[in-house]
Amino acid sequence: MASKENSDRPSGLDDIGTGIEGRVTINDIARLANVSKKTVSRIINRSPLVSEDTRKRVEAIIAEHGFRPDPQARALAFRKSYLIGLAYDNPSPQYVVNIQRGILDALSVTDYQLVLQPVDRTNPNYQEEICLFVERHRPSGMIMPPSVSEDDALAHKLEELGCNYVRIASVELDEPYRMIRTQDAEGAAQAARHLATLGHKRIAHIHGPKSFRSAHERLYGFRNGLAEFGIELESSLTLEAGYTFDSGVQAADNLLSRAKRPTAIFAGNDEMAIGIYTSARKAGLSVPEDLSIVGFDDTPMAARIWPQLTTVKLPIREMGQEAATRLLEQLRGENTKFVKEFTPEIIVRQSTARPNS
Amino acid sequence: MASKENSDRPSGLDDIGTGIEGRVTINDIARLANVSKKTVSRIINRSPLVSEDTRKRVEAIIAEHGFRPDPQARALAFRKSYLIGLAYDNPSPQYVVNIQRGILDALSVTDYQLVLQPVDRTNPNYQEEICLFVERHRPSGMIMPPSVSEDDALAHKLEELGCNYVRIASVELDEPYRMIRTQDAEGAAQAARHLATLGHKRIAHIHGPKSFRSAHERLYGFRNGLAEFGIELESSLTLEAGYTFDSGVQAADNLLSRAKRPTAIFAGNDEMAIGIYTSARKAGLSVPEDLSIVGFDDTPMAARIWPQLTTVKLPIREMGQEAATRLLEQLRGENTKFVKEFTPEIIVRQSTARPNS
DNA sequence: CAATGTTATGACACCGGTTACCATAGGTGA
DNA sequence: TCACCTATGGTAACCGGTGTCATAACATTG
Repeated sequence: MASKENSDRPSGLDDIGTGIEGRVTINDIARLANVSKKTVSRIINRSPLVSEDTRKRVEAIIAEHGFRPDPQARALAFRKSYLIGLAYDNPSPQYVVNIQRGILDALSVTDYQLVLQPVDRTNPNYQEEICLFVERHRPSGMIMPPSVSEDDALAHKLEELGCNYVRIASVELDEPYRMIRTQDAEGAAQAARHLATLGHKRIAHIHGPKSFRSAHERLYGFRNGLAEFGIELESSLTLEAGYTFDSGVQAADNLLSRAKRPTAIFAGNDEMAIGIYTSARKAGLSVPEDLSIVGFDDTPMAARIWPQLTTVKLPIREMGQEAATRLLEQLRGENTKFVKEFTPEIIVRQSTARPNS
Repeated sequence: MASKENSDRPSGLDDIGTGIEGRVTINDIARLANVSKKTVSRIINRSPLVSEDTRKRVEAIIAEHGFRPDPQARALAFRKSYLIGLAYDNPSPQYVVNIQRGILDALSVTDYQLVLQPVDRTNPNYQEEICLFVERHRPSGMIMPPSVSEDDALAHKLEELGCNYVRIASVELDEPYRMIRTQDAEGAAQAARHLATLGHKRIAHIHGPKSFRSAHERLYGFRNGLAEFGIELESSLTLEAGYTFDSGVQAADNLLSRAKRPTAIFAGNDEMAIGIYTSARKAGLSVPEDLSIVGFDDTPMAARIWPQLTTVKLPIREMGQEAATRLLEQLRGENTKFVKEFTPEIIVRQSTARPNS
């Protein structure tokens, strides 16, 4: 049983149950059809250089025996990995799942597969992690949503490694191509216009951490949107928080405890917006009568909480699909200089109203 | 440029940018080190049959040139795919992301990768989809959380295809092994004891759809838990809903409009529990004074909504990790007859109190 | 000291596909 | 009839690793 060389491997990791056993190969088909493997290969790859007769005959045999070319072998021969990596650090499950779905939508009709690489950007050597992943698994391409996408140095490293990529981001990056751009600023401006139109003057903004460039973008857009109505976003009413529920509560506690408290708050994401609900409740304020709230993301929670949250929505799944589609184009060498823009849309629900003060 | 045979391929899909270009191979290392590729292979695979000298020397060269064996080539030679499939239909992003994380935790130290296969169980030929996936990509194993896991016929098909798997489920299945079992019944019983201890008598339950066997399990456990306190779960107070927010609202509307309305409701998941909040608000009832609510899952929303939801929690991420770990054991042929149990835990928050009627 | 076993290494075929190049058969034009 | 082209399909090498088996050098045993 155990030949000498079997002990080449350190422990008794016998390869039982690999899921690849006694399968039909291209050789079997070639033999059964009385043609060379090359001919079978041509048929698999839809080469036109095969006569109609041969093709029909071989295809029948392929179907009869349920032959499917081994993806590993093709990957090796084609020198392609057929793997698409997704490097993400977005803490929102909703976002992650939707991006994944979108990518899978686009990949489902191809031979490509999606491989996940969650990372922790607070880890100082997270770039190493991603590069190691790329070197180890050699994905054909990478898709990076925010905030991983915002790291220009990382993109350069991938470039050096010869790895294609698409970035989903809300800001200008080093390289102005190969990206899915979300107009976060425009979304924030819509929020601003909505609040200004309702008659709010004393308006606050709780934005995300400075390390997320989307936070800048939303702040910028919000400020400009207010400016259209001659309203200045006061710096004392502009607070930084961590895109988390707790940090949102804390920032809102600060704002709502002031003598001249704002009549409306725009939060950089729904998580923090929902934190504001909690803070408002503690302060005895009712939403939207005493305080209007606008979020960003349109998480499912936005429609479930009471009163339902007015928020800004991005088509995450479509964005994932677009990213994957563009990446595939890029892998075919078709189009490497694209920028596809997605514009968010405000969804007005019940958390905003005219100010009563 | 274009040789005759180049036109073998139908269209000009040039293979540019594959992410695999000019890499160092085992042959290069062998040549540089003046050894055979087999010796290099032995070193890569930590075979003990290499002298210390040679090993050191070759390892130095490997490190110097940053050589990493090609996963595709190894997969081909080892006749393993090194792919683990995750077939899921759970609608909760929170659940999906946590399961993924857990699996990735276990897989990160291995050569295996996770491949996603979201499915739609309402699609009549969803089994075909999964089988096609298995035949196409030949994963080494599959992990199936509920409700996919509850499909015994599917498991049999995978068995026939020679595909290993681990199932995560809350119920007895055809095959009593290779599963991560969650004690949903015990979790539901804890919810029952909690409500009974608070003094509730008229208690209702909104359970999930009958097609989810977890729904039965939770109902069963809840009924038994109440029985411990001599309370009968009345069938008129036991409603089926769809595990969704809207269906939860609807079921609660029904319950709360009755003359003798319940003083407490246990929902089969948090989504529906949060639906009850909305219904209660419409009915002018306050939680928990007029109505106690208990959920199941401990989604992030449970801790964010007001008042915070008392719910039953399962360690999803750990379960994913355990599933992957067990699957890897199984692939090594070590242990195919395991059942690992996870017991949920009730997390008491503010949505439950003594009844005031 | 011969017989035997053990260790370290290499040659070679193979995994299941691919491409590069070549060989043939049949049809065409001169 | 001969030279020439095109359609078709075969052979061999290759992708980057692996297993099998042979062998040389050295150690152990009777």
